[in-house]
Amino acid sequence: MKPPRSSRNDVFLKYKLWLSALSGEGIIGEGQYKLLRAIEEHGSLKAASDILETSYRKAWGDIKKAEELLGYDLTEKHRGGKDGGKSILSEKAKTLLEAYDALHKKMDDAIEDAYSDFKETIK
Amino acid sequence: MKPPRSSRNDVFLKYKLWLSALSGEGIIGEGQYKLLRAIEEHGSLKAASDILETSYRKAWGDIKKAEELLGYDLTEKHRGGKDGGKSILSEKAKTLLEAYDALHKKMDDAIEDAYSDFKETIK
DNA sequence: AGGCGATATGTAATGAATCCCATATCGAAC
DNA sequence: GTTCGATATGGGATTCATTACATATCGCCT
Repeated sequence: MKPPRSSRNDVFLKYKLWLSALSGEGIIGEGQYKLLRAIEEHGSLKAASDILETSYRKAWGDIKKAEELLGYDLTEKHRGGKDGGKSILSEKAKTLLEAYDALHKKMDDAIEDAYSDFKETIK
Repeated sequence: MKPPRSSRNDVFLKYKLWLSALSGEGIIGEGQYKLLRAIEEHGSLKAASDILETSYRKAWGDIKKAEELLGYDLTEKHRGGKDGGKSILSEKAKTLLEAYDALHKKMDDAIEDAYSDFKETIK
């Protein structure tokens, strides 16, 4: 063993939650959630990817993949126009985000409960 | 959009849960859990990594890292001997695995509840 | 004493995910 | 009808996790 960096149980629980296709491929996770929210707020995929400091290329690919897996559009895409183009969340996307929020809240509560028990057992 | 591969909501929720250090590094997740259980069952890290079809190198590194982060040993390691060596779970590791089981059960229940609501919202 | 097989650990090769660059297309506004 | 900036997409470069390989050490057993 290496130097015991700490004798304290300075550990905690983390989790990730995502919507998955039957194939096992992830559809909507934390990343996509943030991306969609950013699109909603800033009005374009470009602005969203800039804000999130990820590449436009990846953001675009993620949205596209999610839409293909879901079988419906998450954004209404517009090229050209005054500002060169824009992206707007579809109604389904908005519903999805709402559901995702509710879901996360539930899981947060559950994990909080579970955590106290966990630490109890672990000491 | 691409051909709508499915008009059905054939999606489901998945989650990952793990014990993390303050630094953010993962300590015990699904992989380590399985690895420790395999060590418990088969008596050596070698056998465990073979069964799990992962490299011995990675398995060994994972255990080592987890032990360093936790500050205590998860396995009693023995080199040499009749079978060349062996690894046995420490008492703390056993307790940890028990707690992890309980935790997962709770989370599974929670996610099951959350899922029905989720599908309800999504339709 | 020597052999065997697992622990222990460094380093090079591989492969997948992501980023970076480049280019095409669109359409409202001027 | 020209300009502008975002959508759209391919392809090469890079980063990062894992595997593969290589080598040393240990200690019971014969």
